[in-house]
Amino acid sequence: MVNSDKNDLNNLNHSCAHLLAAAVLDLWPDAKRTIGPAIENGFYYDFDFEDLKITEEDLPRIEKKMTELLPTWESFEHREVSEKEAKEIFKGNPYKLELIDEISQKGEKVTIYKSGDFEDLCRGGHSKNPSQDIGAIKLLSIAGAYWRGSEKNKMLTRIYGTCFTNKDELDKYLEMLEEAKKRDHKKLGPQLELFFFHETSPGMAYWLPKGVILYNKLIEFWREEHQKRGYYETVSPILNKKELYITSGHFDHYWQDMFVANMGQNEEYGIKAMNCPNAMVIFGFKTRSYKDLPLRLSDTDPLHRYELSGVLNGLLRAREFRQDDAHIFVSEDQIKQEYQRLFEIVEKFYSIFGLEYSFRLGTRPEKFMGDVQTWNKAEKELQEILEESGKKYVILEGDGAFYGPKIDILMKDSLGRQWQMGTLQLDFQQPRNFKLKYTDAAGQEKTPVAIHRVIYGSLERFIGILIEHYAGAFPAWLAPTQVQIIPISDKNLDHAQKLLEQLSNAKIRTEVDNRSETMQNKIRSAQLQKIPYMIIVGEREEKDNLISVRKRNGENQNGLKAEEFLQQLLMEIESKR
RNA sequence: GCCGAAGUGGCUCAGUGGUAGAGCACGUUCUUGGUAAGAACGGGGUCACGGGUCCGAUUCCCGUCUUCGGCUCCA
Repeated sequence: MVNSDKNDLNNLNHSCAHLLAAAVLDLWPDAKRTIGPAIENGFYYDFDFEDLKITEEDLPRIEKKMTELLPTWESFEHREVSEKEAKEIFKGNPYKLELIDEISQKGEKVTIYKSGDFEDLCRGGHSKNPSQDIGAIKLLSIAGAYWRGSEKNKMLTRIYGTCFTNKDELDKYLEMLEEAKKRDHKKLGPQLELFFFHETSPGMAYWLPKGVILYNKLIEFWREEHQKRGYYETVSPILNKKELYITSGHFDHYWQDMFVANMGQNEEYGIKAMNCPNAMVIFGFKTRSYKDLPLRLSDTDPLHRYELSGVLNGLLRAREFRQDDAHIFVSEDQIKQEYQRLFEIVEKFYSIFGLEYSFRLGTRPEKFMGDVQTWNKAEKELQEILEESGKKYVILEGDGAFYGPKIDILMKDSLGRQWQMGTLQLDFQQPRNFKLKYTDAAGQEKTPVAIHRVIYGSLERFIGILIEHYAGAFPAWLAPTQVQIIPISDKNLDHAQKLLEQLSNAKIRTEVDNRSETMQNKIRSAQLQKIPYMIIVGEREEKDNLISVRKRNGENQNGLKAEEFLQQLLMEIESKR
């Protein structure tokens, strides 16, 4: 990555995927190869090994075989073949035959690329001379992957790897991976005593006192910003009768993913997995006027979703979470303006944390409610808004919610995996399902449009991302402990206690390390907890009634008045930097 | 859910077919020290859980649970 052009690296990895296939077929001649593209930072190849079990223990063998074959791979030669020829070459391999059929149907040319003694169906994009260009190969892992990405198909065996022009770059990459793992929120969370998971409630976090501070600070900020913008907070039931979800449409589309409490015949409750049905009920509580619109109802009620066990991933994919949710009821002509307001909030929130994000427009899925015309109109409007915003976005066909199209905010975790954070969804269906009405200026009954929106996404996922973003070293306004007071000896404990009171009275989250340990030990421990400020109190400080401050980056500020430091810190907290 | 891997004191990890060990953390005592680990002693583990094989299982086999890396699916 460091010294290579991205395109070159891509070609290198793609060549390596071919090499992997060659090695695997050499070792297991009966294996059926399927596809093997380059991906970001590496490559993979999917095989059908039939009933044969391939495990990670086999990877070194395969790697060795690849290295053996590599010297004979001095070029990539390509040729066009007819459909018939291609089918002859790949006879007995239903996967390749399927691909060949598809290529021919599209009227494209079937091309074969050959290096060494190995040829493969391929579009091209290889390094010129693999034997010279590939300097280091590493097979990383083995995984199952469905043929063509559909769970209806057979699961194939996927082998992941990466390659570089030399061993140094490979080592650098592997080191970077190790470093990234240290930022992993699943590791830092328990280490910093923010949260943990227990096997009796998989996918549901226990929040520890320090984590709760973080959690509450984020909600507090969210609450302030939304109160300013005309949002009204609500709280609604966690348990709702099945009938509510039948009305909303979730029973047909989501019930199988919900936790259910069955209290006997006719009393089946769903534990809520989303807030929208309750928001609809709240809108319907009384007669609404066009003057009430946009009506912005927010909430952070806990949600539960019975996610597949294999998809759980710490806070990033949990079964219990809270969204910084809001449902905005608007008239059709208010949609655009309201979205503009939402974009402004998104920008405000994400810039505070210095987070990089991108947008994705999700359009009508296979399972959807309502009529196609309404969908098309809504999709067009969202796209217009995106265009006008000037932000980068991608369109993912069929990714909308069943009730309407949506704009998602995407971010990456420490290992570069993309996650959906905030989402701004348009909904023409649920207000209709709940028969919601407002009276317009002419006295006519109209159905409002609902906008479902979250900015953080879920507090859980957002905190997971934040932990990795800051590597646990939170800015002062979020840090669970903002100041650690370190008395040099027990003689300084009283003075430390006075400082603690002074800071605590100013609402600074402060603690005194009163253990009978050396100052060095206390500093180390505060560093490991990533506390932003340490105050060292010794004889000198007591005598002059001054303090010595050590920042977690190692910088020192000595001979400060406590009051001076306090003002400085309060300003820093206020600025949220 | 599917494919692959892992589960040993709070944490990081050794180890063994004959009922377990280190460092850190924790407790007690000593030490009262100037910017990332002071010292001694001590407590703590049904080796994830349930079966099976064996005279004997933490170790071998099977199942379950949880977690991790992917796939599919979603904030």
